Amino acid sequence: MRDVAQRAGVSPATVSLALSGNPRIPDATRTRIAAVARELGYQPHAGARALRTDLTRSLGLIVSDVANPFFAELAGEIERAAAAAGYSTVLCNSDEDARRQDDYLATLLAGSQVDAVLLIPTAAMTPGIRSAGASGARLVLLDRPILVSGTAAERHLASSPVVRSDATAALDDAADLLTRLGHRRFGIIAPPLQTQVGQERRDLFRGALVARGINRRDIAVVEGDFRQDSGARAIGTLLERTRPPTAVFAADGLMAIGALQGLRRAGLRVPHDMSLVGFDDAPWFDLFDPPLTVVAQPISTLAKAAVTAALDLIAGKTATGATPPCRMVRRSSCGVPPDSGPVEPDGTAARHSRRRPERKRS
Amino acid sequence: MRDVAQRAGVSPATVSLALSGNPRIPDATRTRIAAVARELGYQPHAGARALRTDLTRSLGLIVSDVANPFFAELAGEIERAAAAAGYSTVLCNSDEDARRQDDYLATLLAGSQVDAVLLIPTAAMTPGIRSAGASGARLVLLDRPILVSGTAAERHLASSPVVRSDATAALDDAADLLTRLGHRRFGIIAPPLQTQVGQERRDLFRGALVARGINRRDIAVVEGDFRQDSGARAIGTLLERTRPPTAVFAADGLMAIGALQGLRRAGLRVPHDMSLVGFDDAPWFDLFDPPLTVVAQPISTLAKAAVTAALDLIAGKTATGATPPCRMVRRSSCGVPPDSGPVEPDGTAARHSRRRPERKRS
DNA sequence: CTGAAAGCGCTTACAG
DNA sequence: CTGAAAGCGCTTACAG
Repeated sequence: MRDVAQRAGVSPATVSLALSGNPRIPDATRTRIAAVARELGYQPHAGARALRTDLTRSLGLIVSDVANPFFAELAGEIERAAAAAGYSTVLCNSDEDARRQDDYLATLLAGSQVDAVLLIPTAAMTPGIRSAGASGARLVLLDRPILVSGTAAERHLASSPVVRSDATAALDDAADLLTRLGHRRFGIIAPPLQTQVGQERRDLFRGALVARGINRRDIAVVEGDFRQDSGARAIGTLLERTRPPTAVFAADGLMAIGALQGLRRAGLRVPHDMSLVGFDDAPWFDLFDPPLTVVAQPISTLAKAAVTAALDLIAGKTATGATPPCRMVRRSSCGVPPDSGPVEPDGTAARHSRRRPERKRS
Repeated sequence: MRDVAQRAGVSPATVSLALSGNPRIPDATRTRIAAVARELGYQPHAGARALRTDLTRSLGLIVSDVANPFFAELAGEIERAAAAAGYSTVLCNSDEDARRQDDYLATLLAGSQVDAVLLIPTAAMTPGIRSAGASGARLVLLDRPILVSGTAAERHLASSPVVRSDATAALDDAADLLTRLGHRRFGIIAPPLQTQVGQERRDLFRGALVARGINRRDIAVVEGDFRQDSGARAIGTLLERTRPPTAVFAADGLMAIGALQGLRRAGLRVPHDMSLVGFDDAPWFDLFDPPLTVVAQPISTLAKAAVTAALDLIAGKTATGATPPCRMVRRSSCGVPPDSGPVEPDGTAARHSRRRPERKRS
């Protein structure tokens, strides 16, 4: 900047003013300075500017697992939306570890490294989230809401915008599809039940089933941990029941993939022996064997809403959250139950085998 | 920091020295200061430190597409390796757009936002890469090498470490497998041929085939653009040939997925009508229909090597690149060619249909 | 053993 | 219309 000032024959202050478009600098001066800056390849030092203005023009994003295709795509869309607004994105990966999440939260916030943090919490309330809230940090809660108590420490947190999808209608569609196909016994592979998403997806789907006359005792809930393996293990647990379900809802993308893997290992065919509904979607979910019926989240809408909320927070405006709806994408992983009669309720493919699942052990 | 100094009854300078573990501060003083710092929840301001030391303890990572599962996983592993060394990672997504890549390069480097940049180039040399090199930036080239000319502007660049996988042996295995199965006509869906990976993967695989007696004219090369769609389109092009290939190698993860999609849309079954070998791997590639045979890159090794190279560069040591080998993962997407005789060369499953592919147009 | 001072590269009241 | 000066929060020679 000093070089630019010298070459343009003005003071550094004028350079700063001119480059920031301050109207008190006449156009002639501004263009001259801009020309010199370009010629010298001047790029302002972001850190110095941040130190002075306390604004970094960057956003922190703490995801719980980048390798999860849903979060990878979400991260990509957020980065895109932020870039469009002139913000860069610092990506942190908590790896579903509450401690790593809290560490990142502290570093990002306390060091003023970013203007706001978009957080996909690993679990329910943690000390790090609580103290971030107490310190008045600009926080956007993404994908997984958090139960906030009314205590003083958590009061501020309660006003943090929450951006997440609403699965109510889509889960209702899924329940409708499966019950129409004739299913009466269900399994739910839920995210950790200590998280609000865990409880919510379970409750929403179970509620939709009960509303259609399914007996609550015929809905088995197995808790997973958002990882692929836990989906496979959950299938094992469900198959060990005296009367195993004929349809499973895996309430997370990676766990749905794991469930498919578990079913295959158990020698069950989908949908002939077991129907499966997953969560989240990716451009290659239709290549699976079988193509997976899913409840898809509106990723791009979520990303834009999250970035907008963060920018509003930074601008000091009241930031509102958003809960755009999910939608069910029907593919061929849902068919009639294996023990159903010969009548096809709605022309589904599942004509082939009717034999009982081969269970590893009974 | 001033508060801590006051409370501990020392000067800010002493706080700085104590907290950075300078040996000239006696242990007693240090522990007292540390206690006060903890009590006050003091976190140093990263930006201010960076301004003074010109070291940010963060790494920039420019990927060409986060939604690509290979890059998502790579980004996750890099973030993990960097975090282990106390570095945070700024993720930028160039979206295979050379201009966006160059913009990011300029912002990250010129503003001293990061200590080094790990770059997955979108294409061959660009103005941004050239000027980054000329300015002596600490740059690690990842996954896709770049042809560097001997000109002065590019001399420094030539010494940037390159971290990438070596597909030679794995592609040789793939060529071996396919020729043994009886294939004689091949298709290659290559990354852009202006990139070095594009040329290299094509040349390596084609070379391995030619070495096994395949006629070079029976190896059709179609250029893709790293995107899923381009894989599907390439299949269309290959099927329009007078004598279409019986085996296709899609030299990138997303393009392989697209190829599978294209084959399905064309009504061809894999491997009965067409064998397919992909590139890259993910924990769910074995759930595809059919499970995909791939050349898998050693992602975690690449990530660690890239971070090590960056840290060496920052430390002023000579940084060396790395080229760990890929390996072929055989699954069921490769079978005998549809026009082969009744003899199975090596007990592969592919027994079913022998009918000619249904071509959209001939 | 510890403190006062300079300075990293900016921005922004304040003065002229 | 433009410049001199202060200060953001640190680190690090330098002095005592």
